Amino acid sequence: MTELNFFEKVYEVVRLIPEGRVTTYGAIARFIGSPQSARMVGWALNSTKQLPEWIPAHRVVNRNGLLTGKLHFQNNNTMREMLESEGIDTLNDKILNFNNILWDPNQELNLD
DNA sequence: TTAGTGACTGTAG
DNA sequence: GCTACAGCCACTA
Repeated sequence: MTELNFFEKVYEVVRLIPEGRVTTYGAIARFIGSPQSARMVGWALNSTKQLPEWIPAHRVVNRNGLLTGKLHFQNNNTMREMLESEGIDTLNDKILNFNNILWDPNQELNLD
């Protein structure tokens, strides 16, 4: 896992996100080692649409818990519906109890 | 090869 | 509290 690209690392982390939990672009970027490349994380997720493998991109939101990526899904409510189907409550495209269900790879996957 | 762009974030005023 | 700006890396034209 040292040969992985930035994109591939993003996919690896996103795939590890447990159901009913969410994480942020910044958390993923920080976990990879480029905290200021959070934009690339989002852009990498944009490419997941053309990947053969399923990536739970809907579990990745911005640091405010806002579903900023929903516009890139099939429908504007696809992301919200998938989150709600996993037990995640949203309001106006914003995740409720965001701090409670936040899954931070830096803590959950602490690789010392 | 260069320039533009993007699902973001942190800092400063 | 909100707004504005810079930084970061990979891909496309």
